[in-house]
Amino acid sequence: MIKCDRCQLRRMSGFRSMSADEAKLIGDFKSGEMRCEPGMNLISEGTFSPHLYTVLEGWGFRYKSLEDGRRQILNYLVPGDLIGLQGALLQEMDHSVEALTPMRLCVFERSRFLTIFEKSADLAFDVTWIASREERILDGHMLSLGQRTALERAAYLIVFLYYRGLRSGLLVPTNAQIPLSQNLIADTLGLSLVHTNKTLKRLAQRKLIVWRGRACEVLDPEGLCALAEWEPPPAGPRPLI
Amino acid sequence: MIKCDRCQLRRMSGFRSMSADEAKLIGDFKSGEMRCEPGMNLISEGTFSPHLYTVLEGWGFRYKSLEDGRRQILNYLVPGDLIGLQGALLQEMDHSVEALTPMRLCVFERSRFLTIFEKSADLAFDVTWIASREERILDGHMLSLGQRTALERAAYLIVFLYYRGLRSGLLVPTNAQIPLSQNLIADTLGLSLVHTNKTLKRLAQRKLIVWRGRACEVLDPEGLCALAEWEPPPAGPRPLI
DNA sequence: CGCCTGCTTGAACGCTATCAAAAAACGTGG
DNA sequence: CCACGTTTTTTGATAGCGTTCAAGCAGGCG
Repeated sequence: MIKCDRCQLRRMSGFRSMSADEAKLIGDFKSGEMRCEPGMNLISEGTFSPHLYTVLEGWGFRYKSLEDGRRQILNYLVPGDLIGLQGALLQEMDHSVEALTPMRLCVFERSRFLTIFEKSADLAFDVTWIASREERILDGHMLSLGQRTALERAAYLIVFLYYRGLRSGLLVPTNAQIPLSQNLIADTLGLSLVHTNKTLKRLAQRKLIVWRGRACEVLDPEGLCALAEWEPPPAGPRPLI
Repeated sequence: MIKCDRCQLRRMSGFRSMSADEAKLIGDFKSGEMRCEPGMNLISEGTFSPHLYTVLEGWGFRYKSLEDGRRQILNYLVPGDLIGLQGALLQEMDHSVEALTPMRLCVFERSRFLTIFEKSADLAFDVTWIASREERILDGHMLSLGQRTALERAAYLIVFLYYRGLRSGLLVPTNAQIPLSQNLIADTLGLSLVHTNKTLKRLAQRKLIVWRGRACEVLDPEGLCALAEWEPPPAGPRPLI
């Protein structure tokens, strides 16, 4: 497991190196750390959050809801992700964020956000890079929601999370268990719970995955990729703010 | 119609004001202008584009495809939008961009992109603001694709574009015709062409819209909003890069 | 032990896709 | 202005994927 220290995280997960000045800047920007237990809401749609967060440890997810309760999970959060960037920078959030496993977060003051931009072009660029990558991911999810069949969609989601977990240090190839309930998968894929269950079973019959109560184990990443017509993005260095 | 001059555009569409220094910086960054006719591909998935663009005039759209031809339209482009930010900043594009109407674009050198960040924190912030707003929009689209019914989805898309057009100066309330084919709508909503046609007809029967060959006229924006359980975002000033 | 949450299963219904074809609109050249 | 090919929109019929309804089962926890 990752030791939840910024430097360690940086080394283990392929983050880009950072100068002493930059590290100090971030230190000033940082206002603390916090933990968050599964099921806990970090951010609620419609509220204003004076904080930004960086995920240091654990899984989380972002979602939006309609008034009658229908819920769409937008994306999952892993170490290195910024929370609070997605909704317009200085307005109220238009999505909610919840922890999937115990999380550890680095807390920033949103009001001091502009300082980062004034003091370090590189860090500002990193922030934009992260936002840009999130967009790329959302593009992929939209393609899935709009065009793929239920089976393809499920395969896509699971390999996507598999590689996301590997790259962020949350999973290791020898023991790749993604912490999920089928209810969450249903709300991510835009399918009913019943049909999600039957779809996952079909993936299991093909020996692509195994379901283990509240977790999904990946058996054949390549097979899932082929089924979904998808490839994981190249694993380059990435910034950590 | 908008005169396609940056200052004019700025005044007409509620863009934030910009200092002389910033204007000069953008002038240096800019490498030219171009026009683009309907159906023309500005960017193709999988290629590397040495340019970034700002839309000055006209409608466009971004899309991704699966290998067997299924296509998902991700978002529409209007004046003020940046093109090329979405795919990771310095990698090959993972989506395509096409013009919907004749477009006029401002062309930037991607290689000089970092300069903006070094020279002006405010402009860097603007870029991030734009990326962040795009994410918010994509979140809304995902909610739609995953959770709304066909009728709600169509209503959402149309009011969404209606307000987008108004805010960017492409439409005026007295004559709000959104330039679209039903084929594009189908690929945006993740529905078949046939069913899209029948769904639009239902919206027309409810007197919410009227279809006029290759364009959709909005009759009742509030009615569409109510059907989609959606509200347009507040119309604040926005940056133009 | 009993309750609660999460997973599983079967059957019936219905929304949306697919197939097939025609009508309408559009652009172009004569 | 008309004829023609092409694209776009429209319509009806049939099939199927995914939803909904309704239970039942399994496992964790107080």
